[in-house]
Amino acid sequence: MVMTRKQQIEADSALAERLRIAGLRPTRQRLAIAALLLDGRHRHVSADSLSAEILAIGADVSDATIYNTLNQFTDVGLLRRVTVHKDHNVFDTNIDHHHHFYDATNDQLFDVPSDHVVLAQLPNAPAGHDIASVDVVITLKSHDTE
Amino acid sequence: MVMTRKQQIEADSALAERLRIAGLRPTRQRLAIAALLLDGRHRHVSADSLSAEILAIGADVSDATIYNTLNQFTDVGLLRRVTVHKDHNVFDTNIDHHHHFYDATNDQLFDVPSDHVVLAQLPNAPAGHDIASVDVVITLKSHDTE
DNA sequence: AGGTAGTTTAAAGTGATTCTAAACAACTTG
DNA sequence: CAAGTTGTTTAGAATCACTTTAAACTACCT
Repeated sequence: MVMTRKQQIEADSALAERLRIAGLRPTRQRLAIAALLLDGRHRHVSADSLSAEILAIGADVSDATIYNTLNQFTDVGLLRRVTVHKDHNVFDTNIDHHHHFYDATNDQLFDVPSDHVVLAQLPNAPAGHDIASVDVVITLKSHDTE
Repeated sequence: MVMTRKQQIEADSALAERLRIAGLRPTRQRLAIAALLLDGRHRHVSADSLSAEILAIGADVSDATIYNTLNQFTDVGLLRRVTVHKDHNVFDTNIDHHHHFYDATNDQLFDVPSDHVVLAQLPNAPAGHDIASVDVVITLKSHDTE
């Protein structure tokens, strides 16, 4: 008997454990999202694109929960928020330190291989502050091929 | 006879000339905004904070015009847009190349002196693309002073 | 002075996100 | 495992930053 994608997700207790450790109850909705996003692949999603994927696999998760879950996963460090946009949030399943190409023409985000950016010098944090993170965004323009 | 701030702005023909050169008619509204933002000081404004300043000097500029003007000034290179926020746009009156500290605790943005960040190595742009800009945002956390 | 093209505006519209408060489901405890 | 408690989910309303619309206005040219 072949398992549907939905059944596989429900059967995945390793994922459930990961959520529990993060302090989140492994609900059907969070497991569905975790199965899509926390499989080790590196990619960028928005609430909207995630919602479409959820729909495609036949799971049923409300918009509010999509937003809540993306925020919660980010809060506990399972995802990383990338701010390239004020129009919508982008979440990165790669939480290792790395930087981004942002193709402004096509509104697409790519990872920059981590060793291809070298920050030789950083300023000291102002008094009373610590550096929490350093983000480098390299904005691209598409060649016009005329 | 003492001039009000408003009258000073109207009398400022150097500013008017700057706008004209940029291809923008020096209207009362644009002159008021230019007088506040293009005085050589380096600072960061949002539509909201600018609106409050405009109100404070007794000028009268609609919201739509605030937004339009910030976008137009950015388009002609009089301002620079800084993307640090998912909630609203921030505009920088410093258009020289430089980077930013973002104090996430207090939602404040500071310039980083340009020579304090050294990018020793950058990746090549992917095929079909050019690098338009490189932005470094150093996110800060306030010390808890306990 | 008169015309025209560029500007401004209030008000409506948009789109992503958050809030509300009511139904529900996961865990705990008896 | 029944019952309660607390954490979650949800539809729908609300919010917020911003853009659009279309009509009134104004800078500038002739």
